[in-house]
Amino acid sequence: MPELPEVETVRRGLAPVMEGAVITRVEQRRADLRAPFPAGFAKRLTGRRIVGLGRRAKYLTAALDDGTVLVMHLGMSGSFRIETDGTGEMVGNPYHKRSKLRAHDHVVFHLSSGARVIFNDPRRFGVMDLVPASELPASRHFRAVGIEPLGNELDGAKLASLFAGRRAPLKSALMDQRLIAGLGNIYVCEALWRARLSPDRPAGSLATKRGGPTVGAKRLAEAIREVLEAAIAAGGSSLRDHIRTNGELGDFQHAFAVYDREGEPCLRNDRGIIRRKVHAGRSTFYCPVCQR
DNA sequence: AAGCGAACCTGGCTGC
DNA sequence: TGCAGCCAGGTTCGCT
Repeated sequence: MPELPEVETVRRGLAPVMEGAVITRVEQRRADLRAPFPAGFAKRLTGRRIVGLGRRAKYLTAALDDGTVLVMHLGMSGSFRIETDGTGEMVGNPYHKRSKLRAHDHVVFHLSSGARVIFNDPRRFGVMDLVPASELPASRHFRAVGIEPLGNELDGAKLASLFAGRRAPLKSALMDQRLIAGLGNIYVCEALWRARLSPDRPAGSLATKRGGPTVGAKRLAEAIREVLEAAIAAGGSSLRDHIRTNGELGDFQHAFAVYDREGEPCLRNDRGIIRRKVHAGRSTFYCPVCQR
């Protein structure tokens, strides 16, 4: 399910019930997701207070009061839901009423507020790991992760320097988490359309001979920022799996210009018909007329 | 080194 | 209705 906007939406949904709460009990309902849970997972979390809930790339990070960080990833199909029995101090609205666990509910965090936070992941591509905070940057999850697209680093010049000399298609370079972290298939397609750039153009073509940014590089940096911010404001995109922690859907799928619109007209010109092609095994949607 | 395809899993949809 | 085949928002491994 999740690219940066969906993960950020989930973070914002979970933060009010998780930050400051103590984990009173953890139900780990199977031995592994894609990888085994870390040894003593439930035990090491029990009794810990969650100091803060953050996001890096497509990962959620819950900092605990003993200096450990709970690292979580939603994979393709992961989601969290918050349930409450209505007692205790609850922030926000229509949380799920407490009910029976469902298929693919793999982890249940019971919190001191009375809420429980449930991780569900049918395909089990998600990640749950425990890492000492001091080792987080060098951990296998983050050591090779690139810049945050919503931070101050991303601009045309940075894009040009990241892409200089690369012959891979722009589509693939933008999908590469080692360069820019957090973009996935949907938002890469949408950002390229907004920047009027072809997904097939070599990534290195966004750098001038001297390595500076082309006009296209500047447009692309701006487009990435804009599309991510708009998607977060809409609560992310709900296609199959993404739901917010209160059970509501995101809205940004209604704002797609190209993603999953093969055969439909381009929103920017009459002659363009959205095409689909495959880059490195992933569908790319684009307008062959206005994206060059 | 960089780039690509396959693998990891389940579920939903399409077409026969 | 049933079933095979294809596709899905991510990451990682292994081969060129």
